[in-house]
Amino acid sequence: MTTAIDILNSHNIRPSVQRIAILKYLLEHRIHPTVDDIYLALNPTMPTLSKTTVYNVLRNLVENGAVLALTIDEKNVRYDADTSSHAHFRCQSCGELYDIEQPTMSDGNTSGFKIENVHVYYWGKCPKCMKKEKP
Amino acid sequence: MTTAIDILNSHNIRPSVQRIAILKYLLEHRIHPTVDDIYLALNPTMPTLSKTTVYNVLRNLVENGAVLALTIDEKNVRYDADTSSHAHFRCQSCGELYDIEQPTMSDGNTSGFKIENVHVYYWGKCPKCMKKEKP
DNA sequence: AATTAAAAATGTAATCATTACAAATCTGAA
DNA sequence: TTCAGATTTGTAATGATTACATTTTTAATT
Repeated sequence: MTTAIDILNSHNIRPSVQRIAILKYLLEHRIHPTVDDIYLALNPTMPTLSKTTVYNVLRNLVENGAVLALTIDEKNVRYDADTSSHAHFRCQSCGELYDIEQPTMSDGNTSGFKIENVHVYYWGKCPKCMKKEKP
Repeated sequence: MTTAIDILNSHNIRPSVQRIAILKYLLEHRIHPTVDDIYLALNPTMPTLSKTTVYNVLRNLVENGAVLALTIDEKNVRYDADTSSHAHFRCQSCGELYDIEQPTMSDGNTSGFKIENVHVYYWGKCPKCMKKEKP
């Protein structure tokens, strides 16, 4: 099991108290939280935490590839500590954001573009909302 | 050749002067412009155009499926009148946004999710920037 | 052509996420 | 312990987007 500190070290990020806390939160809450979610969750136990720090830390984590920034929600950027290959699904009824299996893509003609990263975003209706609609 | 008016009609959007102008601009400038790009481009010939109208019209077009809203650029939403199946590529060096062939995806296990829409975003280095770097 | 009600456009003010920046604090090496 | 560099913090600024009230346009009807 990989700890937050391990991840920070392996990405050459100095493990400060704040960085550990934020990454730990992301690792333990796979809900693709927003900056505000993270700040509000940590603030009670870290009263001196600044929202600016949350922004700074997340930018650092994303730039160093330790965390993904998701733009599937037009309002807020969402963050994901799961950097393994997977796609995301957003329900157009309830707004919920789900992890979903990455489709096997036979990269078509990438014609000279050097691809380093892919995000696949799906929209539609989630199982819960489909049930609600039926009866 | 499909005109802006045809597209508006086929999506049940009343073709007002502003809607036609904005959609026409999108059809003729496949540069994935931002709201500001569109406003600044049209303002000289439509001095009474309001930026709020650009926002209103684009929301309407997107909601009715006449135009795509791209969130590949974290700063601004970008708009695309090409609603056919294609992916997008953003160069991490120059920031340019390109159309790129949609990969053929054998949708993996979508396990109960009803998928209505997909966006595929690529990041990497575009051909131009790769050339610049070599010498 | 005049009337009118609904739809659309407009301009201003408000909201809200994000960033800039300068000051305060912390850290780790010497 | 000292000190420079890194990090955090709080406040102010920025900038995209939305809310909203007013004005204008549209299209149908008299």
